[in-house]
Amino acid sequence: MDNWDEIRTAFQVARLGTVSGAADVLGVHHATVIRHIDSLEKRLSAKLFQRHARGYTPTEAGRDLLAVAQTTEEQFAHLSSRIKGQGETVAGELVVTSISGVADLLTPVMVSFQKKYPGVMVRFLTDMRVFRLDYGEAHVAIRAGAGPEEPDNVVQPLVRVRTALYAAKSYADEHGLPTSEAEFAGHRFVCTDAEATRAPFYRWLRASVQPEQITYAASEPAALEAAVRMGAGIGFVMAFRAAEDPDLIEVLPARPEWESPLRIVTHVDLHRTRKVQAFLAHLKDAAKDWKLCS
Amino acid sequence: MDNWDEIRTAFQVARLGTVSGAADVLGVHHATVIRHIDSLEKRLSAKLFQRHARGYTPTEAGRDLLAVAQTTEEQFAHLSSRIKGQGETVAGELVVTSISGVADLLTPVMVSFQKKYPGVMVRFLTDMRVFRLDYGEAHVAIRAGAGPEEPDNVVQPLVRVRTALYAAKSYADEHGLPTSEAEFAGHRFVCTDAEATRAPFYRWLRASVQPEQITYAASEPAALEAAVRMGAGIGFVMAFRAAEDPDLIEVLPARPEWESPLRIVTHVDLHRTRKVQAFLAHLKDAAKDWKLCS
DNA sequence: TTCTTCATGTGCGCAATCGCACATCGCCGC
DNA sequence: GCGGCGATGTGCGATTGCGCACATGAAGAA
Repeated sequence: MDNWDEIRTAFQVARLGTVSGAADVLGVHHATVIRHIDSLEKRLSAKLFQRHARGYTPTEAGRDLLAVAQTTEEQFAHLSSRIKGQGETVAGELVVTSISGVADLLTPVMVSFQKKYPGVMVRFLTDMRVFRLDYGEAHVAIRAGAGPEEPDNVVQPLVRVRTALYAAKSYADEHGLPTSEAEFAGHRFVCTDAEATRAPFYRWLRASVQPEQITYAASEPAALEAAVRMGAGIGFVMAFRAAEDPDLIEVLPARPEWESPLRIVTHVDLHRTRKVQAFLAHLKDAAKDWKLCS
Repeated sequence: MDNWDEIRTAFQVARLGTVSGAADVLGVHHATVIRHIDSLEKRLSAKLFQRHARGYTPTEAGRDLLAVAQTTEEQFAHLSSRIKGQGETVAGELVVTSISGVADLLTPVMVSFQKKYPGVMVRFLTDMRVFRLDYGEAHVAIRAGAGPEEPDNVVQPLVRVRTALYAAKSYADEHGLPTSEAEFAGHRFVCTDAEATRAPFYRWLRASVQPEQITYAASEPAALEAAVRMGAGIGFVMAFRAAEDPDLIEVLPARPEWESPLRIVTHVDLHRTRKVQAFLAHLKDAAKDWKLCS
């Protein structure tokens, strides 16, 4: 049953009873309507209408088509208004993805956003792999550093996350603590396993210490932070997270060049929708209260 | 929401995830698919798909369309098979119309036909006005005499109904009975009110008796027959009906030139369907047992 | 009856739409 | 790393399908 337009034409003819009336409603010439009906009947090899000079009377098959197409037209009308309206309303699914390090920072934002717009279903994804916005995997992504600029993505800076060198109390008791970069010799460090990391503080760390001083490496940021807390060595921890842990001692204070900029990334097609705009406004508003740089 | 074909195209893209795949299924060029999607999105002023090199990923609106169009396609497929199949099966409505005089002759035929094909819903219409087959008002019409030959109608002879002159016993007691045409003088006759009747026996009656001898006229055949039964005068009654009434006395026996041929009339479009053919076969088979001419 | 109106049906010329070709871009495998 | 493959996207020529005009027929009104 290909060619749905012919079904639509036949529907209007069955509904109105005349070819001319259907042509008016459809905005086409009545000859077109006749051709559509002829084509449809030929393909179905069945008569849909009794033709006479006063119009077209639907046969049993035509009345059957009328009933089916009636509901179809209503379904399509509802669909159309839903789609046209959904760009204007803040409802439906909102998929946000971020690096796992800032998940607990974002979660209260997501929750309050959902409370503000009860029609929204929030999906907050944090995974090792980078979700691709151009595949429609997420509406909004929160990313760190100066990542690759993909086309069709609109990027906005969010905040700069302050990072400093910390050590656990247990590490200090065992090895002491350097008071400056010059006293690093003989100390152990925790660093990411990825050689090609773009994080500025890890690049600084690799440049500042001997390779054999890096005695603990991991690929997952959460695992690195846990290693520092447990005394595996001196390592970088985000300042706002370290502040919550009295067991961590600041070895070197945060430096501007270590700061990692958080970026909001959205796909250009979705960026203009009210739903995304509402979330971006909500997110930026919440970020004003974050004390990451103080 | 005009242009249902574009919805169908978008549906296949949403279902398969690629423009090329949808083009294959639809049997069109992939450029056409792209144009349909672009046109539809422009009219809805909303994105239905995220475009990327590996295909089209449906957005929320696209998934909504997918769900709606999925059921639509199923509905249309069912509709198509119903319409294609209904020409081959004996089911659905069967509308038969006839002159009222033979209604009780036809009714047992209709009932046995319905019992033979339980899927059939029989509508048996008898009305003063002639139902028009070309308006789709009936599948089969049983008509009397040599009516006007309408185009697109296929006409088949059914039986010849024998008609004779009868009088009620009460009329005979009061006025006596003529034994031949020559003794008609002084008798009263019952005739149709219609001047332009085509019934051969009524034309014969008007030619054979003086106008003032026709003392009772009616337009409805059943009323004429009732008038004869009640003694209003001598009149024509179908032989098979008079045989059931012992109160009626045959005045003149049936003549071949009085016989009224019953015709089966069907519209050419419906004549070929199995449902109509099955009914015609059933009707002719039943007519063989009728004793109208003996 | 005759005229008017409103419907279907058809030939013809044109335009919107389709198919083809090619360009381009990512991804996968060698 | 790089070449092939399969996807999207675009310009151009061909064709399907459209609108127009007119013929035709039936029903209702004067």
